[in-house]
Amino acid sequence: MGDVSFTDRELDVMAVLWECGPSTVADVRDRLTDPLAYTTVLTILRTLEDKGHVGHEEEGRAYRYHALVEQGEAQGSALDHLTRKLFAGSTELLMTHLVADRELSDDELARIRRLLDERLGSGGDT
Amino acid sequence: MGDVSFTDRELDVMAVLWECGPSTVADVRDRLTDPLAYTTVLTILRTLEDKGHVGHEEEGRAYRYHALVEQGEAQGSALDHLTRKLFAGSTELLMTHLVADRELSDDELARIRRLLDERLGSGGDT
DNA sequence: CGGCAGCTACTAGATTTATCGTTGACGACC
DNA sequence: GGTCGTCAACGATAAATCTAGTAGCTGCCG
Repeated sequence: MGDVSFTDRELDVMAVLWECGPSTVADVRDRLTDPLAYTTVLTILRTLEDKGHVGHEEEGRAYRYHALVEQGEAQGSALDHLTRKLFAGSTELLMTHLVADRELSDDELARIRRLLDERLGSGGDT
Repeated sequence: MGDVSFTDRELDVMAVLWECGPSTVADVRDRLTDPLAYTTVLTILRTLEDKGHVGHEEEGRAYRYHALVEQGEAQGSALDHLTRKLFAGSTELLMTHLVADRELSDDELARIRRLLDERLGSGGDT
């Protein structure tokens, strides 16, 4: 349950690995929206590997990198951090903010409520 | 609607200003959980002032610093960022993650559901 | 009046982040 | 065999961050 945290750029790269699966440096570079030099991408990948967040295997001449942490873990970690830093540790406050200030369609709101219903077991609403 | 983003340390300081209101450097320093040198706190405050996130007024020979951005704005901005970077821009995904993975008491879940209900106007649940 | 205490301004170093250029290895291709 | 493109390694630079020391001002206590 180590603390997984990423810089913005690192997240861009991780996003590719999560979405596209194991990829070579060139693959990642192609998928990034910002145009970065090959070496830049490689450096980021190496940094991530140093930190233990990705691994690689040789494939022919190239390396194929893969994520070692799951996206869900990163999401949870980031939410944890945010909750502590900006919402006084209260997940409820955070959700309140989301529900109150966000533009959410009725559909989305309804789906989320259904989720809550399931979580609550049944109408224990009194 | 400028993009308000803070470093971790800056957030620690902003948290004090938001919670305690306008404060002197010494005030902030006392409230911080991590023990930082007086000058360190001052430097952070000055950085924040450079960025336009806080302002100050002279008070005797000291300065009293106050937040220029509201906490809600910072919260929204951070959530925005997180949503884009880690949840593919989907607030719904984020909330799903929260509801599914978090330890939330039934009470909290119920309160959030009530909020959703209000937001939905009425039982448009079909 | 003299010095201490508290304050801000200025400066500075260490670390992290972000981005690349260059280099040398290695195959592919002519 | 020589040239060219691709690849990882290494090193380099610039900016941001984090932390703090020193200097200089000012008012208060004795």
